[in-house]
Amino acid sequence: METDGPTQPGGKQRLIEAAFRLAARNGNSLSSLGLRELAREAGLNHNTFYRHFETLEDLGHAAAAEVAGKFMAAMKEIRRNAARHADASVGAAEYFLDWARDNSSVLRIGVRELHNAESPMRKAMQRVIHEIATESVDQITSMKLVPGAKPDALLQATTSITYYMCYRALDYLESPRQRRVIRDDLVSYMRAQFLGRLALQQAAKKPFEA
Amino acid sequence: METDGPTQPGGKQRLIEAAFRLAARNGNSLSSLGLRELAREAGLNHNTFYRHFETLEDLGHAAAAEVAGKFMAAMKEIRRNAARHADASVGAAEYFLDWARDNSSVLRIGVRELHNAESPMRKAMQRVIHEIATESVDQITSMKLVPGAKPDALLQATTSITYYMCYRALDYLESPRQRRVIRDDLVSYMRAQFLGRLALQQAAKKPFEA
DNA sequence: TGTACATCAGTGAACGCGCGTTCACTGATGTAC
DNA sequence: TGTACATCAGTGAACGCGCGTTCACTGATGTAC
Repeated sequence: METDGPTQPGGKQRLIEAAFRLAARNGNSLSSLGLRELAREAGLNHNTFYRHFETLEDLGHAAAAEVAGKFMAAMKEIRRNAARHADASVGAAEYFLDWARDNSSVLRIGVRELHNAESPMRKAMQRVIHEIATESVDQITSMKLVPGAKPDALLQATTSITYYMCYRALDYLESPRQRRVIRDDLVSYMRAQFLGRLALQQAAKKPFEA
Repeated sequence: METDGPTQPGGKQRLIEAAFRLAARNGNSLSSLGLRELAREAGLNHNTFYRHFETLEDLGHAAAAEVAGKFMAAMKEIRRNAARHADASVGAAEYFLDWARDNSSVLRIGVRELHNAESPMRKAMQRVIHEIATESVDQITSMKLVPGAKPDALLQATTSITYYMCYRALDYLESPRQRRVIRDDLVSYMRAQFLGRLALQQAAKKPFEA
């Protein structure tokens, strides 16, 4: 029975967190982790695994759900903070990179599984990115941050920006000395996307002008 | 001793190709493949592995070099073909996606290892993408495809385009029914990048105008 | 309030299996003289 | 041209080890009466 107090996590949670640590540390995909390896990392007897999960794939699904949830929650928070920043693009880049630094395992796993066709997490992460992009469009529209842009064009922009932020965050974790460069690169990528999608939209409207 | 005739590949090459097939098929990273598993897939005795490689990591480096070479060669060919196309963006998208379809293992492995911090292939693939982006800038400049763009702005555009083409090609392989949508998405991404980087460059020149 | 029972996380021994590695061997090809 | 030797890809048996899985068990907590 779960309590809502500050008790230490139960076996199930400890196994999921062990999976995050192992997958992020050794660069293996979630599906290549071993049952005994996981239990060892979680400080449990290897058979305790069976008390919480039927199979390793089962744990994979649970981990996918948790990673997806963490991304969604983080992005909601980041968007909220960025809106209060003088420049929303700079704010989004900075808050996202801060989150990436504090949640490097989750980021690394999410991004890696995003490119693994056989991973149960790929579809979950694709959905997450689509949701994040859609919510970003809503915010941009209601705050009138990119006046004149159609929702379609904005969604294409926010989708590619969301992916790009994740990818560059990996470099951010890996190369501490490049952090300022990466932050600035993220900001100019966002601006170029919005300007480019706007320009493309206007070019489509009057295709026979200069 | 190697001959240049159309003989069937030697054990070394067969092991590397077995690694491509297994890694692409099961979605595992190269580093998680087993020695006996590889030899079995290659149709060799498991000990033959040791005749060609010292360790599994050794094979990983050889595979990385081969993947990198295939990407570079493919891109050179794609750029050459795209230049003869009426619209270079459309040509690049189509030839790249054709290559992806015919070399799905190489693409899948290259893209997956690109996000694996511990993989010897990550650095190789990053170099490859940087080279491809640089050569694309040269071509765009000499063909005057984006007049007025500075080399820096072009390199940022071609870099993100190269990444984006690889990512979208994964979707292209996975969702045959979305192929036309993905092709068009690639083309509009390219145009939005060039337009956006140009607009950003002009905005930087005269930052206090409307 | 006390007692009997059910539930459930966690434990430890034992199993068969595939793994990486070592070793001694074969058989073909190339080379020295 | 022939002979002896070196090189090298490939083979098959044997090893110790960690794996996933099964089984019987413990001990704490909750519940029925």
